[in-house]
Amino acid sequence: MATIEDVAKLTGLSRTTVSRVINNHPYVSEEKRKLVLEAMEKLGYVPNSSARSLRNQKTSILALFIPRITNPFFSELVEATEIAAAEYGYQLIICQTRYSPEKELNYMNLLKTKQVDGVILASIQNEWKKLKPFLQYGPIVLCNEFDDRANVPTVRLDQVYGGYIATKHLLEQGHTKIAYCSGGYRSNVAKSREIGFKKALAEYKVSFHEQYAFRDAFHIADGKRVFQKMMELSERPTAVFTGSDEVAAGIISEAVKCGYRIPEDLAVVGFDNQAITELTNPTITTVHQPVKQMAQKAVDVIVEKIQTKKYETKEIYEFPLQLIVRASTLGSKLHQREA
Amino acid sequence: MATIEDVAKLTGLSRTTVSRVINNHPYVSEEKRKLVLEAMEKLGYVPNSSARSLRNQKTSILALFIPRITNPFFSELVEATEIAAAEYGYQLIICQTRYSPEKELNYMNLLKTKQVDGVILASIQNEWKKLKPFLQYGPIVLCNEFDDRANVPTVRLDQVYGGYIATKHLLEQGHTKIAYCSGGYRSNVAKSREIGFKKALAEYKVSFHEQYAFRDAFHIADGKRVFQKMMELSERPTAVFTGSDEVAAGIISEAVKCGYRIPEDLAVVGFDNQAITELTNPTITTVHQPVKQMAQKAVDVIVEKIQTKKYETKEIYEFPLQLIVRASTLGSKLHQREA
DNA sequence: GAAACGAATGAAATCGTTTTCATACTTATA
DNA sequence: TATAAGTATGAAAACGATTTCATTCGTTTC
Repeated sequence: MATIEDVAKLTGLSRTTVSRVINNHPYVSEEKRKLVLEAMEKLGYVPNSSARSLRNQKTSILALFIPRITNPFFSELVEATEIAAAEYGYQLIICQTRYSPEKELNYMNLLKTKQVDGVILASIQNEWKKLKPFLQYGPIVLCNEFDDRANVPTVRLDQVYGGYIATKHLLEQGHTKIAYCSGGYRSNVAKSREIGFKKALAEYKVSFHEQYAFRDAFHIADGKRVFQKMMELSERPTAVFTGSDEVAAGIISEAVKCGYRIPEDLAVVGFDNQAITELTNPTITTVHQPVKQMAQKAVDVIVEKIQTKKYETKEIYEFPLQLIVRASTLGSKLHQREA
Repeated sequence: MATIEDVAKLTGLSRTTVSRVINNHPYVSEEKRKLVLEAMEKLGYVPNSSARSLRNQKTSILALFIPRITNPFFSELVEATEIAAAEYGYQLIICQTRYSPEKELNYMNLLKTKQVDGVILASIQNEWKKLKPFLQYGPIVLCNEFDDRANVPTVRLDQVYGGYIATKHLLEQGHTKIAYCSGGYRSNVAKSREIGFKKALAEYKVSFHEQYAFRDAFHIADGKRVFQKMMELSERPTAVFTGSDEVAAGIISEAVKCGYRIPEDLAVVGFDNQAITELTNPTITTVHQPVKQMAQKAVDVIVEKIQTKKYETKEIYEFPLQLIVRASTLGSKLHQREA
């Protein structure tokens, strides 16, 4: 493990000059520069990251908080974030909170101990007042998830609109008994979608019954469970809005198994536009989220905050969502009746 | 940002004593210990990671190399690795090589610059001789992917057996015209599966034609493409072995679109036992890989290597694979004829 | 009662960088 | 020609922890 001192000795120069060469600082003669570069090459010298971090008060590492990476939406977010971070020379540490407030707070210490230069929260498990104190140690940027009380940059998608267009699409197909599925009571993403969902219903003068709401659906298995619950209802819904394609796929899978025809007996709309939406039979109508753009923007913003050291600024960057119509909602019984 | 010096001053003690308290070292009186803990609390003091890393020559960070995280197999591997690492107090940096040897070598510098304590390679893009020199800087553990020339601990699955059981299953169904699909020429995982594939064919005295081989199939789209290619053949295969459930799903999706019945017209076997295998119609026969166990073992091993500092030891830990039979191979035309 | 030992503490060195400040030399400017 | 301005370099101080070594004090032990 050669150090800068070794390079200095080999060249007969000082550490200062070697450091200048490493960091491309001015005021080094071409002659000495070459000498240093040769010595570095010869010794296989590479600057030690920890020493640099300590001296520069900067680790070039970002932390990305997600509930779990096996959710394809978050996989895609991680992929895009890692690529964007790498462009700026940042490494990415993955923090899976697994929906646990304790785990989230624990990971937050990465900021406090200066192991990372900043935190991107793509999910939030604690009240903002619990997270806010960490702002004194470094920037926090919200990405995907958000909180109105949070006085930090937020990069998000227009989830109200997302819930609205998906639901409106079902209403346009003639449905009035529409169930609502989402993941998590805490999530403002889910809450916003529900606002959009209800807004669409209101516009069509369709009332909503709380028995049609399932707010604890995350996985495929939850989708299957939800379908069974819906079947137990005296008045079964003819369409269902879901907060993820996984849940939608679970519902469809279970429905088909029970002899239901999709969309004739039950129209299903998913969310995320995951690969799976084109592989199921029928294919799944869904809402596309511009994950790459969102991730890129979040990294752009946090890098800027790290540089300017202004962490408490409420800036909101919002990207639009897009409805992708596929087979799971088209040509439903109700629609055909009307035609 | 309080430092250890601040705590020392507030308590009237030395940095040494404070450090002893932080690290639970002996020879600190209960009285002083309390004093220090109170001061730490009062100042909101937390040890600085960079300073610790520098002094201890240890970052408590591991790097995990994968081609891309959106492949569900790797998502699962990342999830399990992150959890296992966290148990040991390690953070996980994600390195997506995107199948690029240059990117891989570049990420390897994390080891050289001491930004991480060890590297887990779940995919390999360079020849081993290019990677080997990095061993002088820290441990490398192979996990999933492997290389016979590599003199480092390897945690892997019995891929030859995996290829064998999947193919044997197809042969037992009466198939003789079996196509072979895999991802990557470089990968020894793929090569091993092919060995198992051919071993099964040989046992059943079935010959293999190179025109049935498609060795560049990674994604869903590749599966669709492969199906089209197969259709162009004068003698079409009646079954196909694939290296991933994504590819299998792609083939099935395209086949169904073209009016093919699965498995009657084409039996398909996937690999990985991803969630998708139970969502497609028909469900997909596949090979289950014990990813969690593998990840846990890889972390166990690398943590041990970091401690013992013995990096060049050829140890092989192998876990078994398991065939999961579902609808995409059962009751094929050939099988029914025989019955 | 002296020697030996263990417990409690601190001063200073160390980890490997970067940066500040000082110094020396060269060249341009008045 | 004296002065200012720029160029090139190095010594030493930081960054914030841990550890080595020395010192002091109290308690055994013979």
